Amino acid sequence: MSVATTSLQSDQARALLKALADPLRLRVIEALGSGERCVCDLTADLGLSQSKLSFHLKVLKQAGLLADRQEGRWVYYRLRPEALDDLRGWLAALTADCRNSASPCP
Amino acid sequence: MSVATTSLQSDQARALLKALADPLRLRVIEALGSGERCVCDLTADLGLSQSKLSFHLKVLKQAGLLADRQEGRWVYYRLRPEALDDLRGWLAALTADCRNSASPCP
DNA sequence: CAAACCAATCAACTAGCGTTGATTAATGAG
DNA sequence: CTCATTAATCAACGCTAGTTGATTGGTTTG
Repeated sequence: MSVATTSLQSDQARALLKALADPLRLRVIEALGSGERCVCDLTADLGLSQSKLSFHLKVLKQAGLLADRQEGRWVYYRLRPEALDDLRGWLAALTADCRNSASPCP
Repeated sequence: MSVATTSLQSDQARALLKALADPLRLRVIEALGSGERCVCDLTADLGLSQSKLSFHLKVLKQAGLLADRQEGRWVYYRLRPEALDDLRGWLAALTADCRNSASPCP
């Protein structure tokens, strides 16, 4: 079982959230949920144009959500579960003590 | 300790991610991390124009991240930790078996 | 009642993000 | 070496989401 390792800054968390908050990128993430895949494979499975997929892979990689490796002409991408674990940890911290009642205004 | 209750659909998860993936909204969420606050209070603390804050509160509320209640002229907002817990649960499921190796392409 | 206050809504504007199609770079096959 | 294949990059375009300032609706106070 993996557990959140480092504690995220707001900015880093937001970068992850932003990268995930796109329908196509979410499909990519889910497609990689079952393991590493090469780009040509993803292109076919998701029915995307090559440049479109490449653009979103770049965004996800820059956010730290994906890692890649080249093998010959092919490039394989995989999830970085640490990134998602960190995000989960950050989300958990948000709700720590949100049950307090407000100090009334007037 | 609260735990993910329901399992989210991709679409619902994406809606939550999208709502969270904005710097201002994240500040609002964090401001509500310590408990319920009224709008006028948030406006002052975050240094936002009234309409701008109202816009983002609406987005967060529609995503299910916030709940509100009116008391006289004032409106109080609070976090809905269940929403964040559900999102965490969904994130956890994503990385379940992403360690598989790819079937080589050629 | 009128006046003051709080918050939501609206229309007009702006800017950032994703899309598209073409080009470039890198590798392998013949 | 030449050609085919894979993936990244680029410029131009379009659209959606956020901002702004003014207005409206609802509540309390005098």
